[in-house]
Formats: sequence, structure tokens, C-alpha cells
Amino acid sequence: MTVTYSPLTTEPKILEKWATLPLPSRDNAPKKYILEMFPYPSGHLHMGHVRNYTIGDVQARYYRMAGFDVIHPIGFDSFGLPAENAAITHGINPLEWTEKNIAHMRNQLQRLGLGYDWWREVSTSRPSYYHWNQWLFKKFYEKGLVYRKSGYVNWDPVDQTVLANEQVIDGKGWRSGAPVEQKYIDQWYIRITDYAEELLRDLDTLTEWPDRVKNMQRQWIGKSEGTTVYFTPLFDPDAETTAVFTTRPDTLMGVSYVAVAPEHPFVMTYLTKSPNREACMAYIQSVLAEPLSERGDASTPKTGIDTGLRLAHPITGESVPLWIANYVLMDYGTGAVMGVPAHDDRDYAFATAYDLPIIPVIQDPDTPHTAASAYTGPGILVQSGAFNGLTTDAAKTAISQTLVSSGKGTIKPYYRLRDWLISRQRYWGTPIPILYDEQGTPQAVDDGDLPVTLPTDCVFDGVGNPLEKSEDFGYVIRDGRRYRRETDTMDTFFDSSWYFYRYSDPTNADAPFDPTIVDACLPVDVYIGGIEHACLHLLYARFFTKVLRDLGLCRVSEPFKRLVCQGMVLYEGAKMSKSLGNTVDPAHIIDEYGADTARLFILFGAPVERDLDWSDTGVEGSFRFLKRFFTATVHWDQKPVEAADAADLQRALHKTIQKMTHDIERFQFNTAISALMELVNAIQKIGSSLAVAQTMARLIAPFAPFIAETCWTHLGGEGSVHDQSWPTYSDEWLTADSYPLVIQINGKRRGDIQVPTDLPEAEAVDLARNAVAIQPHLINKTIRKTIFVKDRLVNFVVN
RNA sequence: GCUCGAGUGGUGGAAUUGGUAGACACGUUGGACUUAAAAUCCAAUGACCAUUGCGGUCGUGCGGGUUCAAGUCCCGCCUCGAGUACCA
Repeated sequence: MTVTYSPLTTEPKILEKWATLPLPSRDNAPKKYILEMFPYPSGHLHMGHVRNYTIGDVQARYYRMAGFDVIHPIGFDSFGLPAENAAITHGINPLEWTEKNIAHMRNQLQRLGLGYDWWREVSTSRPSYYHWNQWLFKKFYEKGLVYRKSGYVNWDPVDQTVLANEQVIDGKGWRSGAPVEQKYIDQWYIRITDYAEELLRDLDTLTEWPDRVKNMQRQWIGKSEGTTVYFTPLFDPDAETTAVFTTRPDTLMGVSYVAVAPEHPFVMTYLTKSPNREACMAYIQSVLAEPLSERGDASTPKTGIDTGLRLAHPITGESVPLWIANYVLMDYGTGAVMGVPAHDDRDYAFATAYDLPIIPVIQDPDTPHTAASAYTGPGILVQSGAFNGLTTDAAKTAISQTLVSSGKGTIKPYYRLRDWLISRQRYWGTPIPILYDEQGTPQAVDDGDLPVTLPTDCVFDGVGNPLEKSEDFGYVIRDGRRYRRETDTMDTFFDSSWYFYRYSDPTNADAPFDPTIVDACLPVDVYIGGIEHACLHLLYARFFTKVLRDLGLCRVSEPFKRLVCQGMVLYEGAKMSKSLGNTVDPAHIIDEYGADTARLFILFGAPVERDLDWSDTGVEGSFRFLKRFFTATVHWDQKPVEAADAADLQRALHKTIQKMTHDIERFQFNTAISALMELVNAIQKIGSSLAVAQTMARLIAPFAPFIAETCWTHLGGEGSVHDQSWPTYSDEWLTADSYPLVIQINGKRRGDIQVPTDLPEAEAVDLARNAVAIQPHLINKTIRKTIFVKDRLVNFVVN
């Protein structure tokens, strides 16, 4: 009776076998921490998950076989809005809904053959986890990294909560896709900007990160070097100076006005002194009435109003008019700019509209200046008094120095990065552990009272924050005093900023983790996930790591040594999505072909970092290969190798091992699989042996763990194939006795001859020159030069 | 606008340091097996020309350059994609 490949019956049995086998223990081996971004437990695995987790599983299984002590955890990012929305629309409790989904997803992950350290599993919505969110929040608070501030914030009208800057993509909420609105409220922030410089600088140490992600973070942090210039008020000698940030101090002598943002504190303080205050107030009102998104758009016409107040130019002392302008953003720099219309496009547009003077101070060395536009390039200074004749670069230094020495300027960079707004007005998240006394002064909850758990008496009617209406949650009595609880919960990105630390010590009840255990496990050697988190999760996680380090909780400065961003899974060129109705459910593929086929297709279809177009015929192809592989290994004895071909078989095998080893380490799974396909093709021609078949079972193990196990068992292997060592290759089989020496004439291939390996140049050239195939090309030609590349080719250069 | 990244057969994609372009697979075509189909196996498959046989020309987005030799290196463009944008 011949056994055939029947994954649908064997895969479930193999899962049972694995459940009874002890995990391989390699305590003294070098560690390898393989991590994939943990999923939100929506209840269903999608193809993106399958791709992400299969990639990680290949690495984990490979390194385990290669002798490493592999850490390969998984968990659930289980706080977040869908649970609460399910409660609102279906009346299901968020906790029940979440736990049910986790159970289902855990099954799906196991069914895919993913080999995780299940004992490390964490779910962020459990008090045992979010307890330490609160504890860490307190540490941050004590360190001065947490503060409360009122101001305009991004409000997502669909999710009914505020969002951090990073979480607004193209003016829309990152999750809901709804256009964000501006709201003025009190919120909790974390001082990520304190670490802006280090977050930027350390990107250079991340040599194993994709440049794309590093560039995105660099851009997001947005450092700009420049000078802050102080303009002294002329209208009141006691008034504060107006600080202006500029990257072009060289143009200072061309200033024709200073403009502040309508929200600038100066306005509130000194506008009363303005002769024009009525009109100014009206103008400010009209600007603030516009949505901020519109004001932030460069195509919005520039408007402004002269306050009538005058400032002193920091070098000449001349009077400079102070304007309020809609194009100056309070959010960036000092919220005030110096207007140099001759050398800045925006200032030029503004000055033209309001007929302000345009004073050219930079001479373009190549073309004469025209008044029709601003010249923003480098040049030589003119009309700049003592600075005339200097180059742009020299003038930047000279003018800045002059300002600094007279106390009218400081040299300091500004960053685009904003502090991280972590308040959320929703129920299903970590309660911020703060109490307010009767005066409204916040104070942190005592460590002994942590965790602050979510109340169960909430009503999910979709109106407002359920925590505000909870009787159990709202107030506490401490030492006879009544305190109001903070009802904001934390951004779920807080949860995911340190979960990979918790994995190292997942059940610790006394601390988030033991620092000595963390130091043994971290940094993560390989982190795999989608690029969509380039400026969100990956930036927050880097920031957390630096704070944890400064708190003495870990020693690493960067959490992820190597980052791999996999491409999306598409269907017919479009992103798979429910709204397009073009999703392919992994569960269906597994039911039809088994998990190995799904895994193999997803790995073979495209390089890891590129988008993968799902193809039904491609899946068929993968299934077909597994069938051929099964026959070629389990039924190797149908065609035992002939003695004459034994060496060829060995060479083919060792070449395959070498290529696959190399390719797996470089994340080139598609070519690793194609190498294995070539080996199967070769075996169909020349036959195989038991030893080769057993080696092949080990070779396919990281990619298709089920078929590997089946073949291993059929071939008489003991235990599990996943407990075996990764095959090694030896150099003696990697060099053939002979090879085809390519013969070129003037760089063009004209034929080849079979010659022994290591043939010396003189003999090779001699054989090549006399080769029959190239004779016609040498008639009446003189060989002017001969190029010889050992074991590859001979090139004759002829006239 | 700025900053990255990518352009290779009908398709997905291969090609250490410049050294046989198109591995492997999908698709297509033809054949074997079968009453028939499915499955499986075998063969062909960049384009064009020649075809009795050998063969030849072109070809990695476009235009130049370096080199005995360029998908790969250099210069200048084009197209597509991503991120970001009144950031001073």
C-alpha cells in the first residue's frame, strides 16, 4: 500500500503529537529572541497575520534546529475600541468578547503550526498586565515625564476620543479613518520630546533596520538646526521679548516684519497696548473659527493683521512691525517667525499681499536677483552692513554669534516631534492611576492600591466615556477624604511599548519584570511586522526602552536589533479588505489544502519585504510541490540512486543545504524554497537514498512543519523532526570535478567547453582558443587581449 | 515641493564581489496514461530572423559614460509607489 500526502487528516494528528512532546531545552546555548508584532484579538486571523507569523516561525524553527536557545513568544494586544464597539452594538461585555476571541485566535495560531513559547503568552487587558502599565506610568510621573496640559487636541468623532499626533494620518484617525476635529481639553502627555535627540541619534546605530523606516522616523522627529532670535518690544521696555526661530539667521538683515500665530501668548498679554486691538481681536476670532486642518494647508491664502506694535531689530535696533498671521503655527518653533520676503516663499506671498517691504540681502552668484519671487538658495550677503560679502554659511555663523554675544539669540535646534498624548476617553483601556482631591489637584494612586481595575457596572450606550457614569469607579475615600478618579484610560500604544519585556518574565507578580532576566533576553534579535507602525509603535517602543534604561530597569538602549517589515497581502492587486469584499480567509485555505500549503505559498510567492498578490493557482502550485516532495522523500526507495550517480546526489544535496542556510539567515525564503524544489527535481531524475530523504525532512521543517514531521516519522526518525539539528554541508561536496568554461569573443558568449575544476589559466586559454565552436569567430582575427576568470570564463578581445 | 524606494519574459520573481540574464514557480502549448475527465508524468516556452542542419540579431524603464565585460558602477532623465508637507 502506498501512502499519499493527505494533510487534512495528518496535520491534526501531528498537532496532538506536538502537544505531548516536551519543548527542547537548550539552556546553555546562545539566545535568539524572535518576535512578531502581537495581534489585536479581533477573533479572526487574516492573511497579513499568517504572513507575519509564518516568517517568524521559519526563523524560530531554523534557529532552534541550528542550536540556539530561541525565545519565540506571542500574546494579545487586547485593549482597544472594537471590544467596546461590540458592547455598544451587540450588548456583549468587552471582557467576554475579548477572552472568547483570544481563545479562538490561539487555536488558529496553533492550527497554522506556529511554534510559540505558550507559557510566555500575555494579554494586555488582564489586570496582571495592566497593573504594570499603571506602575510604569507612575515611574514616568515621578521622573517628570508625565504632565497634564490643556490645549487643542485631535478629536476623533467616530471613536469618540482624542488621538496623538502620530495617530492622525492625512488629517484622519489612524483607526477610524474619520476626519479629526480640534477640541480644547485637559489631557495627559508624556515627554517623548525629552528624548528627541537620542531617538534621532541612535537611529544611526540601527544598522539592521530598513533605511525606509529610519528615514521615516528621522523625518517625523524633524530636527532643524537654527537660531532663536529675540526681538525687544519698543512699545514697552519692560515687556518680554518675542522669540523667533529661524534656520536662516543669514537673512536677518532682510527682515521687514515679525509675525506671530493667533494663539501666541503674546497676543493675550500685550494686545491691550495695540492701537489696533479691536480689529486684531476680530481677526483672531475669525482665524480660530476655521478648522486647523484648513489653516495647516499651504494652499490656504495667507492673511494677517498689523498690531501697530513695534519691535526692535536685534542688530540695527530699527523698528520692525509686529503682525499676526494665519500661516504661523503655534505648534512649531516659537510660534513666531521673522518675515524675510526676499528669501522665503511664504513671507514673499504675505509681503506682496500686504505691501510690506522686500529687502534682498542674499545675492545669487549665478543669476541676478528678480523681484518676481523669493530667492531661497545660497549666495553672498548684500545690504547687510558689517556682514556684506560673507557667504550664506559664513553669515549664519557670524550673525548667530553676534546675537549670542549680545544676549539677543541662542543657537538651539527645534524638533517637529510633539509630546505623546496618552489620554483616551474610552472604557476598554488601562485606567490612568490618578486621583484628584477636592481642589482638583492630581496625585498618583499608591502602589499598594494598584492595579486600578476596570469597573463592571458600566453601560455601553455609545454616549461619552462609560467610566464617567460608573458608581463603583468614580470616587474613592482615602483617610476620610473624597477623591475623584481620573476616568481617562491610556492609549493602547502604551501597552504595546513594553510587552516584549514582559514576555521575558510573564508571570512576575511583584514587578513588570526582573531586570536580570530582561538583560539575558533583550534586545530582540529579529522583530517582524508591518511598516504601518514605523512612526507609531516602533517610535514609542524605542522611547520606552530608553526610559526603562534610565529608570535602571534594563541595560539596552534599543529594543530591536534587526527589523523586518513584510509587505502586504493583496488580492488581484488590491489590498485585502472587508469593505472591498476581496478577502481570502486563511481558515478556508487550511480546510482545503492544510496549513503547510498556506505557509509555503505565502513564503514562496514573493520576497518578504514586498507585497504579495494572493494567487489561487499559486496555491495549487505549492500544494503540488508538497505532493512531489512527499513522494520524493517517503517513497525514495521507488528510485534508489545508482552508484554512478551517488556523488552527484551528494553534491546536489550539499549545494541545497548551503543555499538554504544562507537564504534563511537573509530572510530570502522564496529562493530557499526554490533551492529545495531544484533538489526534488534532481532526485526525480537521479534517485535518492534514505539518508538524503531524512535530511530533506529536516530541510523543509522550518517552512512546512507538518509534512516534515510526517516524512520524518515515515522514514523511521525518532522523536520530532523539530528536535533534530539543522543539516550541515561540507565543502568537499560543493566543488564539482568539472564545469563548463564559458568562452567569450569581445564579451559575447560564443560557446563553452567542459573542463576540470581549478584548471590553470594557460591550459584553459589554450583549450578555449582551440574549441570548435569558436573557430569561425577567430578566422582572420588577431587576439589582442585575453581575460581569464578562474573557474568561470575566458574572454578573447579581437580586432 | 522635499525625503526615500522600485522599474527584468504573458505573470510572481532569480542573478555573492561587475563575469553564461531570465533560476524556481504560475500560466500557455503539445504529448503520455484514461472509455472520458480529474490527478500525475514528459517536452517546449524572452522577442525577432533563419530553419535542412549549425545558427544569428536584439533584449533588464529612457539617454549617455566607465570597462575586455554592466541588470549590477557613474552622470542626466522618465514612470510608478511610500512617507511628509505653510515646520519658519
